[in-house]
Amino acid sequence: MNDKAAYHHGNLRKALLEEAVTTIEAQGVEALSMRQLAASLGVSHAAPRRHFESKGDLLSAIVTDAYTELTEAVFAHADDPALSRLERLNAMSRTAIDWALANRAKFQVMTNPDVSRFADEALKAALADFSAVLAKAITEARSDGFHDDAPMEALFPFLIGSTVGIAKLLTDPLMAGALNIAKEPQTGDLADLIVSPEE
Amino acid sequence: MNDKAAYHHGNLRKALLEEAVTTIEAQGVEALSMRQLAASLGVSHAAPRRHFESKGDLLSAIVTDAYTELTEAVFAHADDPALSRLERLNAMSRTAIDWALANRAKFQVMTNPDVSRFADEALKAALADFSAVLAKAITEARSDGFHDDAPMEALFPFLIGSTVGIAKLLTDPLMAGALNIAKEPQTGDLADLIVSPEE
DNA sequence: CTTCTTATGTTGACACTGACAACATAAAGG
DNA sequence: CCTTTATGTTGTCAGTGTCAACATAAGAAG
Repeated sequence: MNDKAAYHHGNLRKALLEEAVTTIEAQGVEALSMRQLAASLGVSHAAPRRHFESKGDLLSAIVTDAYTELTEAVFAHADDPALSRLERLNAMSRTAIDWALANRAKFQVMTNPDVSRFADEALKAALADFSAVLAKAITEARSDGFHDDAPMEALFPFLIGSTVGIAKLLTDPLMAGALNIAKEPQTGDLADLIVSPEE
Repeated sequence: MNDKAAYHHGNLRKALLEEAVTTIEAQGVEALSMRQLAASLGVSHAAPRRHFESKGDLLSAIVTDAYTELTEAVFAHADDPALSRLERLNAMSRTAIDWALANRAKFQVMTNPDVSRFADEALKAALADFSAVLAKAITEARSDGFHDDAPMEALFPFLIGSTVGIAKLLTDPLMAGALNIAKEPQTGDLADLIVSPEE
């Protein structure tokens, strides 16, 4: 549903999303300006409004796409028959961290509180999908010994929170710098601390 | 160094910081406007500039103060003789999560990537202090069995990342909502998952 | 092909913002 | 008292997000 291949400019919607991510990567979310975005695509300042009603809308769309990508990447390990249930959950956590490191700008927008505030329905749906994939994996791993003594309602925030937080730590230049994370740790080691792959 | 008790308005700097936190709590960081801030304190639009050179400066100051407060709260458990080393680290993690829940607006600004980008020296110093307190506690706990098989450079990001991420999850309305964290888990249970208090 | 409709892009405007410079006044210190 | 410094004000500027009115291209219908 994303390819309205034909319109005056080529495919402005897609171009806007890509250019926005590029800008954010270089200058941060706050520096993103709809007018500059339009200008750098050679289009008038109000053209983006045909595709995104507001700046928040554009950011929401970026995050929705990002969650879809992330869900896909993580889901690839959800049913791997070569892995135990614990190893699957471990792989999912590591994959999520790796994805964040490879897509810093998108991840940065995902964790931006101001975007959360204006989330639209599409974003909430994408997040719900992501959540469902993990909930299943956690439940399965739990029955194989993943903190089976801890209450279930704590397990979910722990797994997602740890994964998100570690990714945030590694991608935030201030934290990574000031906290003296000189040598970037192996993501495998980090995932092992969240979910030990052995029983 | 924070109490320049006498000036025209009373203590504008402090008033600005407090009013800013209040506004952020209600409307988010993006909605914060220097001019509105000035207006709501009954002061001309350029008055804040005598105390904060830019909007980023004000946010930086909020975060610096916040880290100082957080460090103090966490540090209270660093040498508690009634606790084992593992229990201390556990208490520090739980305290940090509790602090974030009790100071949502400040925590939100702390984890805002745009603030990180413009961090000044005072902020970096505050973060370094925070980091030092934790590094010591982690090293001690490790020698008492806290993941002593994992590489040290992974342990640090794991502990801070998990704590920050869980706090973020619980304080972000979008994540907490869409991830179906219906019943807020006990922070104690969460801290136990990060650092088991028993050997 | 012609005509109608819709999708997309443009122009112009508005209120608002952060930032700066020039000026004004209060406070403090000699 | 006078001078200096800290603090606040007024005026201005370029830039922003958003909206409404207009223009044009694309596609569908006849």
